[in-house]
Amino acid sequence: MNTNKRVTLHDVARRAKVSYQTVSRVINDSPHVSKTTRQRVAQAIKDLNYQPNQAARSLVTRRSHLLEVVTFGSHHYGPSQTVIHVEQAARRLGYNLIVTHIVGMTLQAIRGAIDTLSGRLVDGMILIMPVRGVEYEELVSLCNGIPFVMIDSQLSSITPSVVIHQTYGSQLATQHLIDLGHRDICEISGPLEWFAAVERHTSWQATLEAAGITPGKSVEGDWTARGGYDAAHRLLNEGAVFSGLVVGNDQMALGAMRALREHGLRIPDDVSVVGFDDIPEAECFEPPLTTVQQDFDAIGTQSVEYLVNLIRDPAETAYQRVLYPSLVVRQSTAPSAKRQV
Amino acid sequence: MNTNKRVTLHDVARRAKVSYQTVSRVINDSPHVSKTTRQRVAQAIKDLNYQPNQAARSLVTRRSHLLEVVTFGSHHYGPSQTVIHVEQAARRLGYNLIVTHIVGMTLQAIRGAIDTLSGRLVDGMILIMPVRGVEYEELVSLCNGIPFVMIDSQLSSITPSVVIHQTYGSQLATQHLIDLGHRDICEISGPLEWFAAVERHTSWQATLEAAGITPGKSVEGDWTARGGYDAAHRLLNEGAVFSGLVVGNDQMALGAMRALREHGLRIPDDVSVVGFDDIPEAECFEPPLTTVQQDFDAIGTQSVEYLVNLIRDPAETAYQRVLYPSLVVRQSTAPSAKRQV
DNA sequence: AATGAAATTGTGAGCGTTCACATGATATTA
DNA sequence: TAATATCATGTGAACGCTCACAATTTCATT
Repeated sequence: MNTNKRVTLHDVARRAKVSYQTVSRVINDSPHVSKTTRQRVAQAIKDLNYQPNQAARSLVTRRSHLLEVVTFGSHHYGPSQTVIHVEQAARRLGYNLIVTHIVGMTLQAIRGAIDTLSGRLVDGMILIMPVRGVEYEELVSLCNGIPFVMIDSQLSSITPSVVIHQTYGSQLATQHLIDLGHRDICEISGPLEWFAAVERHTSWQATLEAAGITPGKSVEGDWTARGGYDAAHRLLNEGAVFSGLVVGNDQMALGAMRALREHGLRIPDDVSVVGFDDIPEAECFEPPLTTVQQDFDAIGTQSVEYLVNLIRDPAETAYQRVLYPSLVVRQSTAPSAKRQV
Repeated sequence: MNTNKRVTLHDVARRAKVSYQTVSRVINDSPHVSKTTRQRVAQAIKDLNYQPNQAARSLVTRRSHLLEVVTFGSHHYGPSQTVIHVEQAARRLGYNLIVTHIVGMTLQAIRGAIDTLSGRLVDGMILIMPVRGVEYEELVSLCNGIPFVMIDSQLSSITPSVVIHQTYGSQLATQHLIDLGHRDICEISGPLEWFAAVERHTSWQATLEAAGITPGKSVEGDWTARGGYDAAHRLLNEGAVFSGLVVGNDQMALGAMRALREHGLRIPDDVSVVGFDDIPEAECFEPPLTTVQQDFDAIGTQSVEYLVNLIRDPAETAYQRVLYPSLVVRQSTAPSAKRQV
């Protein structure tokens, strides 16, 4: 059965006693095939376990039904979750997904990731570009006409992209603390080369100022628990006094809470903490973490749908899909003690 | 520059004033090209920004330089980390990677994942099959001659695979608790359809018995923090008394520790806890978690290297590469209080 | 200078499909 | 029943490349 030679269109045709073209019609669901021959051919395909040769196919159609996702920061929760959902959405729409992880956000790294595949005739690309480093125009010229959609790029730039409204998310988090009566609110931000980190930071500041509150100190973390731990220590060692803390993501919040406890601060009694992402573990933190939830499933799914539209109609005008996060309140935040005084 | 028509071998040939075959030789690093013509052709390739058409290439060579990884349980730390390293190793060796996530471990799901791609002429596959459900023989027939390597499959089966010696890992964890003087040791295992969960469970039991200790209760979790939380509650509600707890992974350990605290138990004073995986957050748990570290980078890298060998020489005899985990001791484990009495 | 071997370059065919068109079969209408 | 429209099926060419082999050039050797 497992002969060396691959089964081709012609083998199927011979067995079904039709021309190869008719077989081609059957596998492409052409309407111009009678019911009986269609059945006969289907049977032959099944008998021979025939699989159309995609290489031959895409050689003539110039379509590969292959998408590529280039992702930076794949060790982080957001990007890795997004990739999973991108793949699943792609497969639902009949595409397979090539994944490329880049480590440095340099033009060279991206060029490498894209160039290799342009020869593969990928039909489209999804670029998870959460940090600054490469301009949109550079990407356009790199992609060489292949449609692409960006994820996690800068908010409110007119590029084909799907993003989360980080400004809104950070506002939710900060306003939540304000509403609880907190007035001394510090921040541990993500690395400021990340768009999301800057947007959250800026919005934290703006929300406080809009409420007439002077922003507390802000220190920069690296998204990891250890980084959050170190950042919180830095904050406290610098003598910062605060009852509210907005942390750039849940992992850093975990580390920060540990550092706070080491300084004898109780959560939420002494300090209320808010994170970002709502990773599955957040509900089991000590205490369970109030956090800003992001829908990575929606990002992945919508970016693929957008991309597929772009493939079908490349002339479609570029726009940015904006998704809104939501606040999940748990036990790491509580009314300010001062308020009750 | 971005003309509609793609640049072909012939375009380059015309520009370099050589035959198309010579261009082919240059891009395939054939030695039979003089230095001067090679340069001339290289220049033309650069000028025209030529990219060889992979579809045409693989149509004739029957090689795609494409690998596929089929992964189950991609939302979990181990599989997702592994995939990242598989991709990076593959790219280093000149292959691109198609990723397919399957949700149910059924023959049908795997058949779907494999069949779609066999038409793509993938050169090889890596199957992350951490749970029972599909037999090796079935995979062999599904793969239809395409070489494949399994990851996380059953220990000591003679199949081409790369696995972690879970039995050894669990022994490390359990023996560590025994060495600390603990005699009442319970377990929260992973879902028992996972090979790793069964192996760790069996080895936990065996290690205790070898030390002349009657194993405590064992309850089954679902790898999530919430699952560990629930499992620990179940354990305690059933009246289990223990000073040592082996937990199937770090996330469940997080939840379990939370549940233990809710029952007034301090860690490590009252109960010592050991996890598995050493996720980056483990060092910032409350307290920092003692855990069994697994080298997912090595798994990914070695499985790709193995696969590439198999592609070059399909006759190579199948064997199982076994990697050994190591114990990382942190503050969630301490000498048994009883011992000192 | 003639010969041959080695290096370099060129030519024809085919990989397995789809596309555009040509042909054949069947149903519809006058 | 003959003519036409409609549907079903078949044929030749092309997609862009590599393979096997043929032709040409180069250069050392007799």
